[in-house]
Amino acid sequence: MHQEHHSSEQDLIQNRLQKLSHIRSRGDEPFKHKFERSSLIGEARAAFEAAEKEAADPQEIHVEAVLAGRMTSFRSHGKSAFADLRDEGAKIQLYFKKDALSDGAFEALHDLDLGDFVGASGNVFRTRTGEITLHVRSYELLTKSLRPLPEKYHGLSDVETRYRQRYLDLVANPEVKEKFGRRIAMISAMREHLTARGFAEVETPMLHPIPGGATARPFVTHHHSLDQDMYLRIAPELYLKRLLVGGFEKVFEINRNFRNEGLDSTHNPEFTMLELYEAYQDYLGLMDDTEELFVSVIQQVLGATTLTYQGETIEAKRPWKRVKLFDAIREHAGIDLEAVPERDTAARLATSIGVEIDETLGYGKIVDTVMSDRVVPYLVHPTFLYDYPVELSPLAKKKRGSPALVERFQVFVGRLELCNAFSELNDPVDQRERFQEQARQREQGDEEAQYLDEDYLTALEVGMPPAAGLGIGIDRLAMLLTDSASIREVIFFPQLRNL
RNA sequence: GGACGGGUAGCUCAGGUGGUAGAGCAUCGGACUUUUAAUCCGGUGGCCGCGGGUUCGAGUCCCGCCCCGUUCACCA
Repeated sequence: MHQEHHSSEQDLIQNRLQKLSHIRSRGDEPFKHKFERSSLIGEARAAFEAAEKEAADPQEIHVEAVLAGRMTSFRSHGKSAFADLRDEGAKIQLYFKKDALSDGAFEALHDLDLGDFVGASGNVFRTRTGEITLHVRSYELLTKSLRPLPEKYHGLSDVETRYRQRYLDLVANPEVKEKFGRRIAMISAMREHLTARGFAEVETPMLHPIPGGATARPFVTHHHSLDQDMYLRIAPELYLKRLLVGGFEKVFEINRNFRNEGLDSTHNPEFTMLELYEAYQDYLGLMDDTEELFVSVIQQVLGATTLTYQGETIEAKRPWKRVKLFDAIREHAGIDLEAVPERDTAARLATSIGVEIDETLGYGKIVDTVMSDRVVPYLVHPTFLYDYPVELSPLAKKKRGSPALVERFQVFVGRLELCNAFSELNDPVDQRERFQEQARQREQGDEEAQYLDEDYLTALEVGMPPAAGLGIGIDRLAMLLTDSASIREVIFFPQLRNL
């Protein structure tokens, strides 16, 4: 036997359901199919302001509008009432006056609730307190809302509810919608930038028979009719490069990657990457293009190249600083890891400056650890680090004249790693050796070491033109451009534990 | 996984040393025909995250668990 307990939330819902049946009993439909608006609220406001400028006498202004939106506030004054109506772009006040409405319409306002979608027509005017207002002649309920919205003044601040019920967050907190609007503008600016430069946007598989293109643990799933395990992709890289083999010269993809790793303020298990590949280009040329892309997007989204991130001012004007990785380590950590390419000596050197080095770390990962601990914390203003040790980058081409290095760079802004790029390895013999080295690391227990992809090697044997490739973490860039401390603030529905 | 902070009405939050659970907003009733965090009067609304324990008595003390956040570690 379940005990019946009355929560007040249920009472609030019951109350709205009663209004709903009351509306139906008058023959009205509380969930309409369609509503013809004359304009958006923002457009109506603009039209009114324009008319105001032209008219000598406010009495001459006649701006009619039929508007729709969600009712977010209601102030009743006896025989008149005010409400706020919000559509996607703007808000306008509604003014209901008993005399100006048809019989019974004013009384029927009683069946409306905050959160209802309403359509209203009338003429626009300005109240004596200066608020642009629609003087309503007729209105109709478009959708009944059955649950109460968060409070109007404080909004919704409970972080968990904000993430789990993002729709409430978006309704209650206007700045949240602005933040996502900025992310949307950013992605759109990137598309335009690349499309204008002759890049083709393509789509490659999300389900991979062999996970590749990055060092990360994949999610595993199973295809039933093929009776075959599949992996959610950790990167599109190997497929995009197959397209270069096939004759595409400039391609990019903006899509989701999935990595089965820990989640924190900069990692979500599924995240969005831009990857692009350009034939006949190398990493130095791509560095210029990357800088141009970033600055153009920042300029377009923010209208400036100066930005504030977590209390620090960042100057993103070109040119951006470029430092060789080993020079940056010399500068900030005070040790020369380039001079000691041998694993144990490098480990001792790193330990000598207080960086903890695990027994199992190889040379490449030692360099990576020192970089993360001792260099990245200084990288507030945009900085390119380039020329990485070959061990860390099994898909990158070796640097001309320096076989211990690869032609690779990363960009850091606000201490966030924003991208990773390199001259693409297209020598199938070298690539096979690198895969075999990864396989050895896997045998030694490195779950993230890359798999050998025989079909990819076949493609390289057919021949891939010289090329450079770039990957940008879209969510990280969105964090930077929206001054967000957590990646969850720029992902509509971030991953949370099931309740 | 460790440490710290949090979980009380639909929302935002109070609740010294244990003693019948509060406010504002929302909601319901009343007044008000240019208000805007409208105002004024009155009312409803609570498995105090979940489960044990101590106690005459637990929102409060003890133990375990769940969820969220911050941070460290792990992982890259």
